[in-house]
Amino acid sequence: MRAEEKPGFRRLPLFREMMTQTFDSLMQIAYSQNFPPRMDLIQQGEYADFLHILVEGAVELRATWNGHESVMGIVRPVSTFILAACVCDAPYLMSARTLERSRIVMIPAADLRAALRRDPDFAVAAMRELGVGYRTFVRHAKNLKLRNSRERLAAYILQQSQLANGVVSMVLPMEKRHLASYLGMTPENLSRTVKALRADGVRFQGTQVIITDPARLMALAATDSLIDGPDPENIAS
Amino acid sequence: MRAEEKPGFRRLPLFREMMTQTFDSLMQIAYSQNFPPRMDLIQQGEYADFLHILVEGAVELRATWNGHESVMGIVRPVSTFILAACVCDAPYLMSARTLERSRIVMIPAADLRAALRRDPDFAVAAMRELGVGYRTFVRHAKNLKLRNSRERLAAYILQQSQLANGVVSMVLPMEKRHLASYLGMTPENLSRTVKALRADGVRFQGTQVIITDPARLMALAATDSLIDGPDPENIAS
DNA sequence: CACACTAATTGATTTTTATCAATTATAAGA
DNA sequence: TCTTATAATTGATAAAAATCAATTAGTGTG
Repeated sequence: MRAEEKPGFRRLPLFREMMTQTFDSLMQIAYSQNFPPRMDLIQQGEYADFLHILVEGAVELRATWNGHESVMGIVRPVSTFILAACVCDAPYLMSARTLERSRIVMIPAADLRAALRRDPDFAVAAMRELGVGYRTFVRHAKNLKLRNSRERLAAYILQQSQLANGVVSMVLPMEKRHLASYLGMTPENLSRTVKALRADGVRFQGTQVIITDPARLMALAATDSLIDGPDPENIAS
Repeated sequence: MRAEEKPGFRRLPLFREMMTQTFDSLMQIAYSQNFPPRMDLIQQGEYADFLHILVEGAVELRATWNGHESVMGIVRPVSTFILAACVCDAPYLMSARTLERSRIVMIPAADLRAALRRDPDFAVAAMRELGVGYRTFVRHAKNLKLRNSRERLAAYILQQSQLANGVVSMVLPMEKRHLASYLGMTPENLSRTVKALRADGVRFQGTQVIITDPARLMALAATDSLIDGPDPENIAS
């Protein structure tokens, strides 16, 4: 754990309000590590030894069953992952691997649980983090069940645009086959859907996406904050 | 809040380890209420005023978008629902309504948050509850993305059988069209899938389900604890 | 019991999505 | 730069699932 990183962590929502003593003792134990791209971090079914906090880079959450595989989510800094497995002391439901070179801080699950029991403010912050994760998956399930694949792709593009302050042009943050899997479709189907969306206000040029008619695209996606987010930031505590 | 109910609550995982003082003050504030079947409790998009704890009966979580609707989950006693919205102070992502006559205890969200901040053991128990909810939705999403509708139905039947200690005969706990929606299919599709499953070891007789060939059904469903549960019970704290 | 109402089923059809096979594009390494 | 490997696209087809329409079954009520 590099000393110069500590002040940055202290400012994260998860650590901001905890007691200095708890924070210092966790920082003593935690260690941060760099991982290369495409590095497996966690296998589904294993037990949680460490809470992972992604500080830099990107991590993909994947699930497999019976020879099938699916991208379940993308984690971006700064967020924890596998917090639920740590708290429940239960096996991971998903595997995790880096997409890019990533910096990850790891806290032993036992120490995490001890700190939670010792420091109510930390516990509340961790709950909020977990609550956000819960809501992310409710949204994912709603998206899958209520929208068809064209609508999901349209909503995804608008969501990405929103995250980048409403730009009309951007590059896809991952390979198309991964995006397809995340959106619950095959690469072939994504490819065709992309072409079909030209009539609805989007053009693709390689990995570049250009929204040519935002209004039209929004009409198709019927963007809804209860599916696409974001949650309102919690100003009050 | 009826006095004779208190000891029962005290034994619930959520309340078992909290301080007596916190428990008593919450019980002072909380009130329990009976609701008739098909009663709307919560509308998606509203803000969380009360944590709901289902003590008796059954509650359905539903989501709507753009004229479409889907059953996202069934809550059975004793569990909380909408804990995440309370903790995050964010709007509900799903609506809730009773399926049967239900007894529900309600705790004002502000008091809940105060109690969490005051009592670390309570916060840890609440986190665990939230963690279970998170994992439920990860499982739901995995089920939708990795299995087709026949496999989902087969897995559902086996799961219900398991919950009832491995019986080979049971009654569906909800209407078929609700089950269809929960499993992400149309009622017509469910009806046909039911018929198709006869070749795989299940018979339906009205609302009665009979597993005629468990091995065969399990081969089809490829039951997996990382999708179908259950989580191992957390004996240790 | 008859009535009305809703749920469930069935058949015919369309739409959506997946699969398979082949080709083209893109990127990384020698 | 050429080579090789992988990703993306395209076309043809099949499978899965949704939709629409009609009928049958089931439920609760007066």
